Amino acid sequence: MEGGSAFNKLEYLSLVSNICSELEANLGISDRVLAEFIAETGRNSDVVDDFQATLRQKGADMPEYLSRSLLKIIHAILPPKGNPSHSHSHKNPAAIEEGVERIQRSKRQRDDDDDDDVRTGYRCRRRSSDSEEDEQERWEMKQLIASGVSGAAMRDGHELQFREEGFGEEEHETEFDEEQLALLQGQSGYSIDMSPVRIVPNPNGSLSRAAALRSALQKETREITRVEENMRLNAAPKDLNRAWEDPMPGRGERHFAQELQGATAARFSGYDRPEWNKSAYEGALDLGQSSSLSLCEQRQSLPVYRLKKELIQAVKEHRLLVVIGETGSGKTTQITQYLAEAGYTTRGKIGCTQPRRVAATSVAKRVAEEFGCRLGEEVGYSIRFDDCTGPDTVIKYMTDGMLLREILSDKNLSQYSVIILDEAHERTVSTDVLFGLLKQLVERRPDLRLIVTSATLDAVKFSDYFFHCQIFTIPGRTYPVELMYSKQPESDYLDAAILTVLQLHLTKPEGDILVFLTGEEEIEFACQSLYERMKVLGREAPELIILPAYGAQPSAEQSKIFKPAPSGKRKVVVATNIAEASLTIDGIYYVIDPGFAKQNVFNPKLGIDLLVVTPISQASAKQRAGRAGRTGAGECYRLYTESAFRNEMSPTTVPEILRTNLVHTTLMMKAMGIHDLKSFDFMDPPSSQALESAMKQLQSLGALDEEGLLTKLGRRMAVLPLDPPLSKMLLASANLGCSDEIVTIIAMLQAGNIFYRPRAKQSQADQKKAKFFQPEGDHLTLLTVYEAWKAKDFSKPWCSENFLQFRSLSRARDIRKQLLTVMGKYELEVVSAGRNVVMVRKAIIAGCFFRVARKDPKEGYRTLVDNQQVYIHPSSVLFQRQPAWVIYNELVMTTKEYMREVSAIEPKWLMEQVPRFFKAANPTKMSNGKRQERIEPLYDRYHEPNSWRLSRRHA
DNA sequence: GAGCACTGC
Repeated sequence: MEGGSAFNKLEYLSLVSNICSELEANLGISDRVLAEFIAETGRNSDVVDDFQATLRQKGADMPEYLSRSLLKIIHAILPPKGNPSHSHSHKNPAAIEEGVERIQRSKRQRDDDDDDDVRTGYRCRRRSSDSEEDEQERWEMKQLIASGVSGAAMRDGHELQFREEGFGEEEHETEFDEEQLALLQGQSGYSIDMSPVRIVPNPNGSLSRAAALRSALQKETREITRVEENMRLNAAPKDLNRAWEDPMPGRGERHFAQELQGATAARFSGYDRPEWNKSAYEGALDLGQSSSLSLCEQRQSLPVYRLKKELIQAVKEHRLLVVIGETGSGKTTQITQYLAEAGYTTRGKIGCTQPRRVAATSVAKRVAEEFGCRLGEEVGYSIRFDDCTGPDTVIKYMTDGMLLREILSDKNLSQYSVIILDEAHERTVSTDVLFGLLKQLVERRPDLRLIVTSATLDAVKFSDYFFHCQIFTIPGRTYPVELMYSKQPESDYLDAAILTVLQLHLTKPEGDILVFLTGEEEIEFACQSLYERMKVLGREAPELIILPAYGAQPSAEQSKIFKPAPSGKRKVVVATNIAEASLTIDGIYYVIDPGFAKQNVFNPKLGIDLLVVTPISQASAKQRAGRAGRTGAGECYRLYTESAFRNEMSPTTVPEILRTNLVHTTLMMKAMGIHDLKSFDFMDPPSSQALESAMKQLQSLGALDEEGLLTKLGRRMAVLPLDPPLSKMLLASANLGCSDEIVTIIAMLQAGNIFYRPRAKQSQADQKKAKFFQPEGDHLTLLTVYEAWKAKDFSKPWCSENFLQFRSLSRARDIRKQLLTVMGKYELEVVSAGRNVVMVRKAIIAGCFFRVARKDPKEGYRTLVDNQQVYIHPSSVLFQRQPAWVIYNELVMTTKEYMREVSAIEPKWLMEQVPRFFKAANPTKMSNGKRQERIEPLYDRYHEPNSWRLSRRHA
């Protein structure tokens, strides 16, 4: 597989799966195939080569581990060498027939045994007679598969005590003695110290045989390649580098252990590892510095310090600068302060953007401390829901979205003398828009300085875009991270990740572990599985604290994890992204990266978002690995092969602006006075189709006029921090007299994931949810939930009692508050419709009218605008009810195209609320039945390409 | 009867 094989990963996985199925077949499905195969290859040392040759004819190569497993299975089925009946030659028909018979005979035997013995356990012992031996081997074979462990322990002559697991419903245990363990270790690819381990039953209860076999194969094959390079070797391209002294020890000084076992602190003796129970938890994000130094000493120890003069000089000479600042270089905290010292705050503020809220706040806190002021004085931050700046603020950290908002009210950003776009390589939509706007602004305002920080990989691209400006490189000061790759692709990355956690936990003396998974379900499964397995290990094993970083409300014993743990206990954090992980702890030495992540992909043609599990990019893999080297030398286990990393993963993530729905962005840009978006200077311009689709939607909402110019309504919509359909909904609700209800509903829709539905308590959760059900649909149900929560004084325990996510509800409360503030500012009335829920639904229509579907007499629903087949999501209140006409908040593609957040409507409300978009169909051309619901959208307005350009006659 | 994330304003 490794190096030069002709297949890609998928083909390989399907081959493995095929072989597994074929092998499973030998236990009952296709006896002939197996007998033929065995007869053909024989039980000799060439067996593997023969099979290899067969595979090669099909253009495939058999990995070594597979041949080992295969050999074991064959050995288990065939009698020992020297039995006269099997001293056959190749392709001997008699041998084939006999093979078939032998297999079938043993199968009958096995079936008989299944009846009485399976649930009671076995004592396996070598016996003397041939037939018994045959039977014996059959059992060994079965145990091999059933136990999900290497078959090595079931060698000739060893007495094993088994309680069978996998087939029965009860929980079983398998015990090995020391000698067997030694064998196990010798045979498997692992060199785990398994002494406290009693092989753990699978938490799933029963496994299918094929699954058990696959798992057995995997367990044998989780071999890992150690790569002799660390993160820092991917440094800046030579021609861009300034000379710097490498703060890291040279390659030769590092030690690479030959085996997994025995990694000790001594191995990293070259580095200052902070005390476990001190700085590791003090948690200043991004700052992994030893707390034994004074603030001043710490600042001086940062790599950027040595380049202070040069940096100030460069900013003085160049209005635009791209800075390559590696992790740990101190750029985020120091550059602002250096520029303040150099006098850049006398004529304005220094603004520094971050893609995430946590980063903005935590960095500001740190800088205020270094600067010697209170947060909100000279140093402050500004993020949504939380503006911590004052009249004295000269260094301001903020989210990039916040700066974009500021441009909306002051397009010259006249308050600022310097703007730093930090972490620009993350390429959020906001950053990308800021790129274009600030590039223009620097030309308009010669006194403004713009610094864009970038990862090494993007530096040249960034420089080219910003008028070929200079690139300034600051080296990083991270600790080395050793990269470990799987030798073979993993067919089950989740299982592999869990195994790796246990392996590290049992073999490594210290260090927290961070695991990246793709979503709540996987996280929940992994945490549960780890918990079960640790329970089986019992008291002998060191304590492991399991931290789900997302979603699931932790159990009582889990909840202590959110506080600093006493020293000596290891924590494992299971998260979907880096930000979550950072929130929890920052003393991680080991990162496990299966890699995959869920990405939202928007399809402008269909107007739907797709959630796709995709492999991450090399850049984000690097970033993930970097988490292991924040406070000391670390290790990163990548559960994919090195060649997969190099050949199958793209170097960088596709910028968000090319992947998302641009309606909101378009409206904001229009509100900033950018009329022609197609000629806007984007670094990576979105497709014209994506822009047109956004513009058409804005027109149908009435935010843009026929010329594509911003309307009065559009200007008001742009002011609201919402997606345009929701802005429209809110504005309409003020006129319809139900803005009090709508503002809550919008806040709830925006907050997301209100209901909590753990795997184990699904029916209980559903029952609680049913209490809130409103017959009109999900929108009003959400309103009811919020009102109930409010009536309970926003209680947290009440949330968990009712299977509601406190975090989401609190977020809804924040959003609601902010919307009310904006509404107050623009004199929008907040009025309640009382019990008039019809008005509420009319307001929803005013914003979401293009998300209407009608019942298809055959199956599901059809959308009104493009007759697409859609279904009500099973989580919806209306899932059982299936009303004739519905309006939905979003369409998600999973196994089907589902409408989420659905409410029932009357078709006549469509014409009433949005006459420009809907008209009554000509009744003379219709059947009687259809006359009842004679509505159709004005296709030409919404769907005709360029209709917004051509439809001047409407004006 | 299907389960599917996250960030930002």
